Amino acid sequence: MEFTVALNTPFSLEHTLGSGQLFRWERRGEWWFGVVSGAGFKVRQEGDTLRCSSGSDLVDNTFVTNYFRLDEDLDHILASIAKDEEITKAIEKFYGLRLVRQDPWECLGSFVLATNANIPRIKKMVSSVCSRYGEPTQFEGDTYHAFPNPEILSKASVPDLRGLGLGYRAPFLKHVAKSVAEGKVDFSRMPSLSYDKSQELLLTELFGEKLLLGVGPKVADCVLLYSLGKDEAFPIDVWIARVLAKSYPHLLPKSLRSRLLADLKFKLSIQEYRRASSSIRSHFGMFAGYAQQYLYMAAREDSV
DNA sequence: TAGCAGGAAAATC
DNA sequence: GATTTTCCTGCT
Repeated sequence: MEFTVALNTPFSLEHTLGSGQLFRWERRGEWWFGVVSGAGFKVRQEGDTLRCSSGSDLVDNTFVTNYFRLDEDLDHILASIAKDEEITKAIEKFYGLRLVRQDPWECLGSFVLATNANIPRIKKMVSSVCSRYGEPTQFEGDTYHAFPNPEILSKASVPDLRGLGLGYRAPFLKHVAKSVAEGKVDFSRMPSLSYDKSQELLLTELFGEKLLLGVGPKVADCVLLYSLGKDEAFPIDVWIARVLAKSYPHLLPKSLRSRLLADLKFKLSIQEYRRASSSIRSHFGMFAGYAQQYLYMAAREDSV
């Protein structure tokens, strides 16, 4: 099914799909190819128009508007986070970048694989898992694979997952798949809860006494921000930690500040992560997650 | 809490 | 071609 979406709001497909919140989009010429709702999909931006083609009737104008959050006032959001020179520069460079509403399970499964890896590698791992376990679907003569459902992955063997290059992440992925498949993780409850409550729920309550294997506050923040609408979530990865050390030292606890400045290979403890996250969230406000995404893009661009 | 294992591809030198 | 880095968590 082919259709167009008229944009009456700032949007950059390029910045959005290339922003590191998603791992399954691939650009071929002017078109971006992906799999959404289990079907092949392609999209390109022509000024104020998104030209779309989908292998499923379920993916229509309404779906795309919701997926890219085109019903939200981006200028209002950006104005609310433009608190300092650093973020203002990032907004100018990547204007039109939007957070996307991903499927929560795919988001969780993907970010469990993201530890100690870089983006090309994460994409490769996610792609391998999809090819091996995902439902195949035809689109424009090519075969695509959906992200496998949790039931399938929960039954995958760990050695088989390791064979896909996941390494130590293999048992983690199987474990989260099992938790979701068994209904221990109920994503549907989280949108109505506060950021703090939903993070607590995701990290502890639904997983019993023990923390969910392979999911700490960083992965939880990614899932909350990219798929559950918690716009104040501020995932702190190594790039963002560097940004904080360089440009926002005044927002960090003193003990952490000196360590960050002295040692670039610092590692945040879980408590340090929480303190830094809390402080940065009170600086940027209820849309801190957008600030994180713009700062992340700017930090990566500077390094290239 | 500090230190380290885990694990392999990509970036860098 | 070797070394360092890489969107991290869990264990000791």
